Amino acid sequence: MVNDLKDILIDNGISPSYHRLKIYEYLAQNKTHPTADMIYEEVIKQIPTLSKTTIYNTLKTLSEKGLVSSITIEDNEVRYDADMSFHGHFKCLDCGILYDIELDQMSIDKRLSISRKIQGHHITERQVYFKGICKKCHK
Amino acid sequence: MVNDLKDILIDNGISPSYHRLKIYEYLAQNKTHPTADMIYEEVIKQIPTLSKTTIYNTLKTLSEKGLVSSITIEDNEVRYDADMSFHGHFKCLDCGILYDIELDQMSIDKRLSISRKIQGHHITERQVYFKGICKKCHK
DNA sequence: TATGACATGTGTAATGATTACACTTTTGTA
DNA sequence: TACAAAAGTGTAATCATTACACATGTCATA
Repeated sequence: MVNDLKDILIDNGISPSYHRLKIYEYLAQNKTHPTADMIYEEVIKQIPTLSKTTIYNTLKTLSEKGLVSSITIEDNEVRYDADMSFHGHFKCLDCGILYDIELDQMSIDKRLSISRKIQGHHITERQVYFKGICKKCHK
Repeated sequence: MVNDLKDILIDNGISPSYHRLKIYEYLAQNKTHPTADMIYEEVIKQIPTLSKTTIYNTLKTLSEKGLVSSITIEDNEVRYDADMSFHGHFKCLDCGILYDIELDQMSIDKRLSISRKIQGHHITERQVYFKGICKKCHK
């Protein structure tokens, strides 16, 4: 598993330092869409000298190379996701959990996920998100 | 025009103070998706004593009452839009302009815009956005 | 018209995620 | 072993937003 991730880093032109590998590994194994701070709090358990700047630097690198997407829904936090398949998100305004939303179920046209252009503009990134109260909190 | 907007405020349970009316008027007449700061810089020309806190308070009120939507695409800025019809946005990473995107053209299923529930969660807000380089900047 | 209570607006200070930057450590190669 | 480049660290700065205490405006009633 870890070796797979290491190869993915190498294949994408990122030298697989221990820090980068652990951060990427955490994101690949936790589908919780953590913030930079959440990642820091967890990964520091394995790397006690870890700096928060390293978290930001690494996330920026992973993001630029297309291995991780940054999800901006609220202006006061960015969430990170190692699942690069096209899907949407639902954020519960009560508990804060970010759920994945399969957009196929919404019959979203394939064009939304694959088109490189829209109204003449060149697309590099796309997001679909919802906010509200989740199933659990609604009771 | 101004009277129409005044009525809209009243109909939505917002007492139409001069400040609120001017801020709402600015948003209704400018389709530029301004930030709080941009609104402040413009409206202060008409109300020299205007405070930025009033901008934030008013935007919060308008947003809560459903007269304005706040668009979060980048984590360091929130844009505001008085056009409450369902549409997407495209942000140019070069010039920063936010374009409206008609989602009908993308054959987005009507369900995306009207459904109240998704995977059991109760939806109160939805956004579709794209990032990239716009037509003008791409040359 | 005066009074008083509540709504609205102001200005400054605090917050907090992110970034800038200078310095330190690690890595890989000769 | 030495050295240059890459990677990581820690502190300080940034900046949009929010908190909060005080000031002003509004409006109903006496």
